[in-house]
Amino acid sequence: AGEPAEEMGVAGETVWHVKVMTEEQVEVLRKQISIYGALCEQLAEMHRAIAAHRGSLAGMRLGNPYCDDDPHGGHHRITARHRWTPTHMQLQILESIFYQGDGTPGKQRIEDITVELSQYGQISETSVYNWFQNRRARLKRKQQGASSLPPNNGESEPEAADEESPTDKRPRSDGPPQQQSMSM
Amino acid sequence: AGEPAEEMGVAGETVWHVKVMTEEQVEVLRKQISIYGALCEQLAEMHRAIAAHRGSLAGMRLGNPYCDDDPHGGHHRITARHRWTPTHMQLQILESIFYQGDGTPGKQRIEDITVELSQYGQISETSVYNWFQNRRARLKRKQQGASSLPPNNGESEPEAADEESPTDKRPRSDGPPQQQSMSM
DNA sequence: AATATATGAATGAACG
DNA sequence: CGTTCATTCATATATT
Repeated sequence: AGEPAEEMGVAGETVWHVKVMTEEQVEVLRKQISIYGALCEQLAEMHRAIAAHRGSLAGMRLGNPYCDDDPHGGHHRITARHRWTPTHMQLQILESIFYQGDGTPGKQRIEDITVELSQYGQISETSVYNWFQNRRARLKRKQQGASSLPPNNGESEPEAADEESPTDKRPRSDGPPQQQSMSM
Repeated sequence: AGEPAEEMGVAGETVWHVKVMTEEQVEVLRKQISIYGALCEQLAEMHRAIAAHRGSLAGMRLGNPYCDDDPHGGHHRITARHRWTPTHMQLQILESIFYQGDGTPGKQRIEDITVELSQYGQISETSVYNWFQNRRARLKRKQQGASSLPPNNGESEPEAADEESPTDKRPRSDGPPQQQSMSM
C-alpha cells in the first residue's frame, strides 16, 4: 500500500533506461539461455520417459500439460484457429537453436527440427521455416534500428500535451506522461 | 581460487565498453526468463509428482498451483510493461500524415516522423511503425465489415464458421495448414 | 467494481 | 530476404 510510486525524481525526469551491461555479460546471458534450453530439452525428454512408465500409479494426476498433445501448452485458450501457435517447449527449442548461431537452417535441418518439435505439438515444416525467417528478419530490424537511432527518445519535453484540439476526432483524455518503468 | 575477477565491481576506472541495453533487449531477456519460469514450474510439478509417487502415492495430489487452478490464464506474466500512449499532439500529427496518402511509410519516413513526434513526448520508432500498421489494418477492416456485413451481426461468439471470408479478403492459402510445400 | 471498447504490441503467414 | 498483411493478445480507457 505504501508504495513510493515511482522515481519521479526531478521534474519528472526519470531515468528508467539505465540497465547497463557489458557486451560480455550480454553474451554470457545468451549462452546461459542456450544452455538452459538444452537442459530443459533433456529434462523434458526424461520426463516423457518417466511419464510413460507411471501408468500403473494410483490416483496420480494424468494429462500433464507438457507431455500430452496440447497444442497451446497453457498459453491461451483453444486458439486452434488457422494460425499455428508455438508451445512453450517448442518456442524454447526454437530459440535455443536460433541462438546456437547456426544461422539459416537448410531444408534438411528444417525437417529435423520439425520432427523434434512434433513431439510437443502440431507443427509443420512451413511453420518452422517461417519462424526462422521472421526471427532473423526481426532481430535484424531491431539491431538496425538500435544502431541507427539510439534509444534517446525525445525525453527532453516532459510535458507537451497541454493543448486541446477544437475538433477532436476521438476523445482521449490525455493524462500525465506516464513513463514506462520496468521492474526487473 | 582462480576466479578471473574480471569484473572490478568497485567504482573506479572500469574500462569495459559500457553497453546500454535498450528496452527491447531487456524485454527479450525478460521474455526468455519468463519462458524458463514456465518451464521450471512444469519441472517442479513433475518433481512433485515423482516424489509423491515414491512416497505416499494415491491421492497425494492436492491443489497444485502450477497446473490446474487457472482455467486459461496459466501463463506467467511478468509483462508489467506499459504501453505507449500517444499524446493529442502526436495523434494529430500522425493522423495528418496518415491522411496525406502516404499509405506506406518507409523506414526512413518512420525515423523522420519519430524524430518529429519526439518533441511532444516519449516515443519510439517501433511505436510509430505499429501505429501505422494498426491504423491501416483497422481502417481496412472497418471498411470491409461495413460494406458487406451490416451491424445486425448478433453473434455472441465471434467464431463459429471456418470460412475464410465472405468478400474478397485476399487470396490466401487454402486447405489445411499442414503439409504445405515451401520454397527455399 | 465489472464489463465493454479502443488500441498498442506481438507474431505467424504471405508477397515481391 | 526484406517488407507487409492479418490476426490475436494485453492493457488503457470509457461506460454502466
